[in-house]
Amino acid sequence: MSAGSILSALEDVQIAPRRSLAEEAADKLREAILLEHLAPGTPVPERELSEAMGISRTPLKDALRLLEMEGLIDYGPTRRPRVANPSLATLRDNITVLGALEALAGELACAVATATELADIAARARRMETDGGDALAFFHQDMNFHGAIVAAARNAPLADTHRQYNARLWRARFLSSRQIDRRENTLAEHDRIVTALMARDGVATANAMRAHLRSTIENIARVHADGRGQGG
Amino acid sequence: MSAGSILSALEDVQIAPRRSLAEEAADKLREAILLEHLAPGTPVPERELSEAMGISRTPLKDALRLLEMEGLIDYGPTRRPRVANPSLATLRDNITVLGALEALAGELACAVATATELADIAARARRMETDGGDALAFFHQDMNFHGAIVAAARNAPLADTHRQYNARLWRARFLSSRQIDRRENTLAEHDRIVTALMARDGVATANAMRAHLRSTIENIARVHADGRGQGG
DNA sequence: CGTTTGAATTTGGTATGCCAAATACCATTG
DNA sequence: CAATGGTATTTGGCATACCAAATTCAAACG
Repeated sequence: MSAGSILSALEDVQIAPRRSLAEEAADKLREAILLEHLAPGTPVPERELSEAMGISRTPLKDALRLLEMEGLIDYGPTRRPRVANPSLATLRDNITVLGALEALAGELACAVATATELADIAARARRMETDGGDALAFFHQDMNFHGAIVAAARNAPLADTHRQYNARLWRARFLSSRQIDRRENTLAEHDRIVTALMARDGVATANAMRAHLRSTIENIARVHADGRGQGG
Repeated sequence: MSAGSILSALEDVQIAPRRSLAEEAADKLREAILLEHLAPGTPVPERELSEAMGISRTPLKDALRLLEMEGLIDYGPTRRPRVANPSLATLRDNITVLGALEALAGELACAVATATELADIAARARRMETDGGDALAFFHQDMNFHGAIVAAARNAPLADTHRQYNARLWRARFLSSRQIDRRENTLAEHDRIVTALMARDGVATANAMRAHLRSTIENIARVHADGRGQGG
């Protein structure tokens, strides 16, 4: 029995790299922030939190730095971590950039995506129409639709930056997506995007993605006017 | 003498926040990387380096994380920091995104920049024509030209992300800009950008910026073919 | 000589202690 | 009552020690 066949006899020989405590803490915190168990603007007391999590301050600081990078945590003038609490203007600025990133992704996907990938994207849009589910499920499908386009663009820095922006905007996008009267518009806009993608028309796709994100901006502004105080 | 006039009698009462050791170390490392005193691919030994810098490992780790965020340092599979050594394909991907960011900046600047800001940008382009200086001086003016457009866009997340991409691409952009035969093209492309900006034509400005960055991609590829081994 | 194994050394993640800066609280003063 | 000053407490940055994982090096084996 040679080395080759030992390997082929085993399905999966890779040991996953051990996740650091910082990474695990960041995951926990990310979830708490995105579900608003940690409300926007909340100070994050390092010692208290590290004790509650059963880890030392060092990996917690690392975790907070990771989340700072994603825009979920910010540091005040005295360097104390707080849960980010973006103003409407900041959200608008972020979504404007996100729109440009997604427009670029759409354009690149027209050039480099496989037919299978495009078909998958179209199927996602269709599934949202026929089986949207509740608000959270619909939102997840929405985010996966966008994510599939960005992945089909095959540009790693773009995907990374998009991920960062999406994390930062996740909450606001969810609140926007949750509006029942919003769903029809979303689906229509997705159709426009898919039509342009299937035609591999980069310009039309980019424009459709920008328009989609522009209406997201408008809807987030509406949600802001309805319910949440202005952030710091 | 009232409190108001104590403040007005003093020109500058703000005490600058103390810079952390991590920030200072990051600056030093950034410079060493960008000037290739630390060559691409070089392992960064934490203990040795912290000792050489006269600080402990803690702020050095923080500094390295900052530089990771900027793409100047990457962490290998064993979590050891190395100086990033981007492949041509990675550089191309990064510049593609940078092009989209700068296109957005141009478009936004057309909408929101003051006449003074636009005049300043035009003056910068002119100064590069009449007083370009040596390769490094010309390059600095070039980067300041681009930076002024991004600043005039008044979108903080865009400016942040642009800064990150610029840091990551600084070296490659410098090597490209250094090509003597490149200068004429650069100046012509800047002219096109300025013309579109002064006309506040967002679409034309965005297109001119994209075209400019596309020729940067081509030039970087040429430099790569000429001289540097392929990165990891 | 090439390969394997085991021990020594190096290195990254983490815990913890210390010091300086920031904040909170209380008493005093006008 | 509001403002000010002083003290106690909390908090962030940093240094250092420790442990486990990774790497290096030397010896043994085929």
